[in-house]
Amino acid sequence: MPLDEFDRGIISSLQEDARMPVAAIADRVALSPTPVSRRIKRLEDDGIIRGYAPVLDPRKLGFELDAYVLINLAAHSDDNIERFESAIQANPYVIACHAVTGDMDYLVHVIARDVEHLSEITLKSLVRIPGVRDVKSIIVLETIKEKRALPLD
Amino acid sequence: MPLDEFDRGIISSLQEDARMPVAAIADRVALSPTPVSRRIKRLEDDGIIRGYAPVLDPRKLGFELDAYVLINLAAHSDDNIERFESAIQANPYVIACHAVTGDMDYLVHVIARDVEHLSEITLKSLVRIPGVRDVKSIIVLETIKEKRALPLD
DNA sequence: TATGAAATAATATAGTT
DNA sequence: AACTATATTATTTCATA
Repeated sequence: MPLDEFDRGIISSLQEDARMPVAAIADRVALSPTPVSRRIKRLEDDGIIRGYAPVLDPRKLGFELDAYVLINLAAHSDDNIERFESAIQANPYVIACHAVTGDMDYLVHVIARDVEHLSEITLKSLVRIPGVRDVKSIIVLETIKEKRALPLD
Repeated sequence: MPLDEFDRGIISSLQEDARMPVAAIADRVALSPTPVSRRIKRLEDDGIIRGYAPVLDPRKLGFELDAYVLINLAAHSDDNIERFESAIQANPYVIACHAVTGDMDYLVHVIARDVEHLSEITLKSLVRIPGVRDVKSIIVLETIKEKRALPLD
């Protein structure tokens, strides 16, 4: 069940390019294509690899702004939590949301076309979710790093 | 240059599954495989699709913890900024980092194996970067949403 | 300039040892 | 796990709108 050197090499290759041909991965990890193909299938079946996604350029799709919105609920009733979380799920501009420690309850990652759009998402969608008390926006000025690859050590 | 309905359908299909066969995408968008294949290549060449990545399960790879670390620099000298940013680039447990508005200068997304590991990353790596003044950790208790798909409207 | 149909090439998977 | 054979998938060619 734990990953061996081959599995790590395979995952690492896929993190570089998830469309890398099995034969190329096989060369890198010094194995033939067959076991590489089978190992990839096993990693998928085990849920270690959940799927594959394109890495898109948000700017080229019209999303110039990026913000992290910290949100506090007025009361942590089941009702408030459920309403909040389903509003979050339904909002296409929320690309990630976590319940967090600290002063605030949630950290919400939002993408927006421009400042007005961000303002609209925050003021018209997020603050209007019933039960939301306080909202603080942290606007991204510059992205220093965004490799979402996981270390395999 | 702007995307048409076909391009959006193609990107949307790839966001569901970046390994979806061209023929299947062709069916969905009511086109033959040939133009779908060419459009994907064009989207890649234009940098709209930057690449492809596996979606991994961090827990199954031993990363149980997730934190956002807010960092302040003592002074915003070029030296401090450069040292900080290269330390961030070199740290494999930093999966994202943004320069942000507000009280703090940077928002750093960190993954860790456990609490000790997070503590080690924060106290031994991040706070020790020369020029770092203040560090506040926001620990992720629960991930409510993590679809990183972009809207295409 | 972009498409569709057919042919070819590339790639992945399954069977066998 | 490798080798070989087969199946799937992607791409190129070419004719056409």
